[in-house]
Amino acid sequence: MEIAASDLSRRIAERVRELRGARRFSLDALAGKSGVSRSMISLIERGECSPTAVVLEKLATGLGVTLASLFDAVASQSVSGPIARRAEQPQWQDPASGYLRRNVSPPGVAQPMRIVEVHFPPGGRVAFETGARARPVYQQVWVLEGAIDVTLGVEHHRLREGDCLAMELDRPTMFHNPTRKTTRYAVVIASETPLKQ
Amino acid sequence: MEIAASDLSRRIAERVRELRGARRFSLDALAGKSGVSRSMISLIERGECSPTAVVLEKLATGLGVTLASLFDAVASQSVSGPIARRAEQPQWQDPASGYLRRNVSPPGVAQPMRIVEVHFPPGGRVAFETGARARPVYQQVWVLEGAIDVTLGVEHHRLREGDCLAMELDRPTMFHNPTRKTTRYAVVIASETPLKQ
DNA sequence: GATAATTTTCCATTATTATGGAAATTGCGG
DNA sequence: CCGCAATTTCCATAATAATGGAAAATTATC
Repeated sequence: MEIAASDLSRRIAERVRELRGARRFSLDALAGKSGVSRSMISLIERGECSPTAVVLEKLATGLGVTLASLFDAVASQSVSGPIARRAEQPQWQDPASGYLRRNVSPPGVAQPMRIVEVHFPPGGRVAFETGARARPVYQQVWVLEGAIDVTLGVEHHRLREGDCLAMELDRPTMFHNPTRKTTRYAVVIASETPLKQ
Repeated sequence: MEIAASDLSRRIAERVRELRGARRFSLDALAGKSGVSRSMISLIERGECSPTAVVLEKLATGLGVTLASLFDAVASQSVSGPIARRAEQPQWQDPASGYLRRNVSPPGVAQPMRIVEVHFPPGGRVAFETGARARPVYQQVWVLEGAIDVTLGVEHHRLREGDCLAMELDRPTMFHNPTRKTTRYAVVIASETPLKQ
C-alpha cells in the first residue's frame, strides 16, 4: 500500500516535470498559469507530497492537459501478449446443430476474459442447461451478422446485428436462429479470475 | 477558479457516492477495503474536501475502478437492462484521427468486461500513453475487417482479419492502419472487478 | 410503535498540504 | 572566471486534509 502510494506520487512527479519541460515553463511561469504556488509545484515534481484533486486540476489546466492524463506515466515493462492468428484459432462444430465455435482469444494468456466467435446456422437451436454457480460467470453476446433469439430462463430476447446482450450463466439458456441465413456472433466470457485455455 | 474547484469536488462526490451505492458498501466497509477513513469518505461524498491523489487512488482501488474514472461525470442514463441495441450504443469520433468508437456493451450492467467496436480510417494513427496501474487492465483486440498494426512499447504486431492480440495496458500503445480501407476491430477490456458504464 | 443494529456525521486532534518570502543554485553573457 | 538574472528549493506559517471515537441519525426487526 505504501509502495503504491509513493509510486503514484512518483508517476505524477515525472509526468508534471515532463509536461512542464516540454513547454519550457519555469516553475514561476506555471505557477502563474495554474494558480498553484511555485513551491507546491516543486514539491510535486520531486514527489514529496500528494497533491489534492483541486491542485491537480489547476495544474492540468495550466499545462493544457486533461486531469486524467496527469496519472499517465511512461513505464517500460515487458508483457507477454501472444497473438492468436485466425488460422490457428481452434474451432469446433457441433454435430447435432451444426453451429461452429471458434476460440478467438490467444491460448495460454492469463486474462480474465475470452472471446469466442460463433456461426449459427439458419433455423438452428441450442440449449444449455446451466444453473447458478458459486462463482459468477459473465457473458456478453454481440451479434456481428444476422439475428439471434436468446432465451434466458423465462426471458426472451431478439438480438439484431450490432446488438449486445449481457447476462450471467445462472439459468437455462437457449439460442435459436430464426432467420434463413447464418448468424455470426461473438461471445465474450469473463469471470473474476484469469481464464486459461 | 473557485467555482471550478467546487465543481470538481462535487463531481468526485457524486461519483464516489454512486459507485459505493452500486456495490452496497457502507462507509465502514469501503473504509476497510480502501484504507481511507470513514470520516474522510463521508467528507468526500459531501464535497466538503479536496482529497489528495493518494487518497483518491486508494478509493479507486477499494471501489474496483480506475483512478481516472473517479473524475467521470455520473452516468445519467437510466439503467436500461441487459441489452444494448445498436442504435443506442454511444459512439464517439476522434476529431484528430477520425477513428470511430462505439461502446457495444450494455451500460449499467455490472460485469467485469466491456466490448468496444472501433472503425479505424485508412492510414490512421493513434497513440496512447498509458502506464503501469495499481490494478491490471486486460485488453484483447480482435480484427473484424481489414488489418491493423499495433505497437506495444517496442513490440510491433501486424494483425489481420480474425487475428486477436491480448495485452495489458501498461505501456505506450500505438494503432496504425496501413491499408487503404477502414479497419474494423473489437476491443474487449476487462479488469478483475465489475466495470460499469 | 419500541428497540436494537447499523450507518453516517460531528468533533477534537494530528498530520500534511500549500503558501510567499528568502536563501541557494543554476544559467548565461561578457 | 565573474557578475547578474533566472530558477529552484528551503523555511516558517496558515490552512486544510485525514483520522478514530463518540454522538446523532437512519434503518431493520419484532
